[in-house]
Amino acid sequence: MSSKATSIDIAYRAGVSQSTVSRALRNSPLVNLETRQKIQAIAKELNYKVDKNASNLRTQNSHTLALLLCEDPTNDDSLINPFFLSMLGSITRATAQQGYDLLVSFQQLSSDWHADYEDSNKADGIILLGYGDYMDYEQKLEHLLAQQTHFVIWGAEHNNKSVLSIGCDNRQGGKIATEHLIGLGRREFAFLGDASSHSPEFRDRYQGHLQALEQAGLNITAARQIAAISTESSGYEAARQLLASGLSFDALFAASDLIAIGAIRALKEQGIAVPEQVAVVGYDDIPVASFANPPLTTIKQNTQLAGEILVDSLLKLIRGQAVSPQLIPTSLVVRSSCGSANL
Amino acid sequence: MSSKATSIDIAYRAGVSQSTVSRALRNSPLVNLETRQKIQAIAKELNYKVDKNASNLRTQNSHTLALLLCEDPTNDDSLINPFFLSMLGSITRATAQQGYDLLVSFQQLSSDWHADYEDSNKADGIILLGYGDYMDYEQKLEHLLAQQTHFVIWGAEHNNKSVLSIGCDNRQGGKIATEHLIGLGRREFAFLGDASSHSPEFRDRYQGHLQALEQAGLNITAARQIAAISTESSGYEAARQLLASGLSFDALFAASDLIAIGAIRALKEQGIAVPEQVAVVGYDDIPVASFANPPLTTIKQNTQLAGEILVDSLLKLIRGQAVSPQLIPTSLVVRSSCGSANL
DNA sequence: CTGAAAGCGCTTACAG
DNA sequence: CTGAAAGCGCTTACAG
Repeated sequence: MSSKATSIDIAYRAGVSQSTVSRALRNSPLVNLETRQKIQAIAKELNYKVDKNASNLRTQNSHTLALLLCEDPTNDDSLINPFFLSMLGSITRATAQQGYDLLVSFQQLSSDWHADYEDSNKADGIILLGYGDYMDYEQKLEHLLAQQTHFVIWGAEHNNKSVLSIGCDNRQGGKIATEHLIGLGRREFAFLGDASSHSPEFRDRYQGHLQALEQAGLNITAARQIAAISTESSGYEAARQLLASGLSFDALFAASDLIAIGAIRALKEQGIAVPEQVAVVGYDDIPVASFANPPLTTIKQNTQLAGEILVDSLLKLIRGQAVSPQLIPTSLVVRSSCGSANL
Repeated sequence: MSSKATSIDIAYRAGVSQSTVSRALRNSPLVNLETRQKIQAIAKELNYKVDKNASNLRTQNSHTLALLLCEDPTNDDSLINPFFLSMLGSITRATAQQGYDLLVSFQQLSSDWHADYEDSNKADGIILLGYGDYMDYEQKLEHLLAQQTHFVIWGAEHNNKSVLSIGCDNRQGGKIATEHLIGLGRREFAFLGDASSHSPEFRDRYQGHLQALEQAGLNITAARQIAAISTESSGYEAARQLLASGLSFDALFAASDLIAIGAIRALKEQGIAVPEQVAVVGYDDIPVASFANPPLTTIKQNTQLAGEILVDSLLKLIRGQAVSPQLIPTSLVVRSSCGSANL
């Protein structure tokens, strides 16, 4: 009663050996059905649970996955990117569905996170969810690779082919967003978001954007891309900068919803009507998107599917099965920020 | 190189016994400083990490906390209450700061979650973060108590004094929200949110609301409380219901930001101006609040502090130290949804 | 200050 | 189908 029951307690009560108890609890067909049921009944009665530390030590795997949120240290705590929060939800679910536990951690707190988890047998593998400058991770990824740690990384495909990345098809997302705008009769575009290799996901969205413009025979000028990171204020600044440049435009494609929302604020401040004068498309479909004013047309990433694929891929990697990078298709969510075609 | 280094490998290289290695790695003053440093250097070189399963098994504690998000099953996945997501962030940080790991799980997935964690030695204690019907947890809490599991629960103070609860001072929050509205000259109020014991947090906010009204000598009628759960659509419905009742009102206090946002949508649909005709205060200060139109005046809960106190309290409980329920003060965040006093 | 030894609670060949 | 035994990698009395 007082201290926890062990398999030996059960063995004693069931009148069998501890080995048989262990087998019965794992439902081994080696054990006589009747004996098995008897043992399981006693275990239940005693509220017995297999000690994870002991079984993990013995089997040398932890049945645990680690999720590392590598956030941009400049970000405010309370402003954790809502998209990643939603990913966290789906990853939690997918992990549990596979019978694994999930250890969650933020990068900044552990300076040597890259060495911590798998080496100490706390987790069998790691999922990296990064937002912030991609280039900063390079070294750590190398380190993980060198240690033969099992890991998958969310985002754009990596240069190093040994790094398994899972991400949404950002290029396709950028393309359909832009095509939507073109279909609505818009002709003068600007892209708001960093498009350098520091933000490979944004860069791919931009490339999809350019591709759509090109296919529509619209002209492309580099000046129409204004860098921004994924915050409301950065989006606001970027739009102000665009406005100050004096370029005329009737459509904005923002690399994230947060950027779009900031941009809309800047436009409104100048008395520019959205969508009448300028149509805006965002990216991510974060919860705020539908409450924005006007409600934001955006590109939705399937976080449910993404979480599942991330977890499945990592598990395959751990089991030594073949895996390959995957691109998850995105979809357009039409709301009001682009208006309709009758302009 | 191939397989993980153990303390025996280090002992071999350092020419000492394995026990000495173990002591040195825990930085025991029993070990000669020179020997200690030598051992630590070798450990570093070998990229050695203490095997958590082995040390946890030996010491019989896991240095891990479990966080259980008990969500309302009726909620959509992608609409995880943003407030809880923010709590998750602060709990993750606080846990790491204490040198513990954090296991995260959603309730629905594990039917016997209440028995799982501590019994299997996966975690030393549990933090319960619930949103949804409080009464549903009663049995499970009893069960946890019966098993002498260490746990803290977020929210209103519990009937059962053995349950350690940590929460924001909802009564005070409801009071200052209402006082703000009264100070602005509003006189006809309605409260949007369930105020039954199924939602003790909302109930406390409502009670603070009533207290403020009473102190201001305003009359209170039960009809002016409309039940709603914390979703945008529920807030919308509640406001429609209020509108349909024909009661006149110039101020709404919503039990959550999501409810407030839904209510504002309903008001606007009827051509009622916010804040000119009706002032609205929300609760939580979720990220969306500042992007709402108009930006929402709301009650901010200090999630940073809340996470720290939750973790600290649980750790004290585990260590057998004295703990008591705590009420964390809230603060008013003034934005535009209440207008100014010049009405 | 250091080492030999026991033991945490399991799982799993091995033998029957 | 079952049991005796080894061993996963640590920590920590105990003895010196």
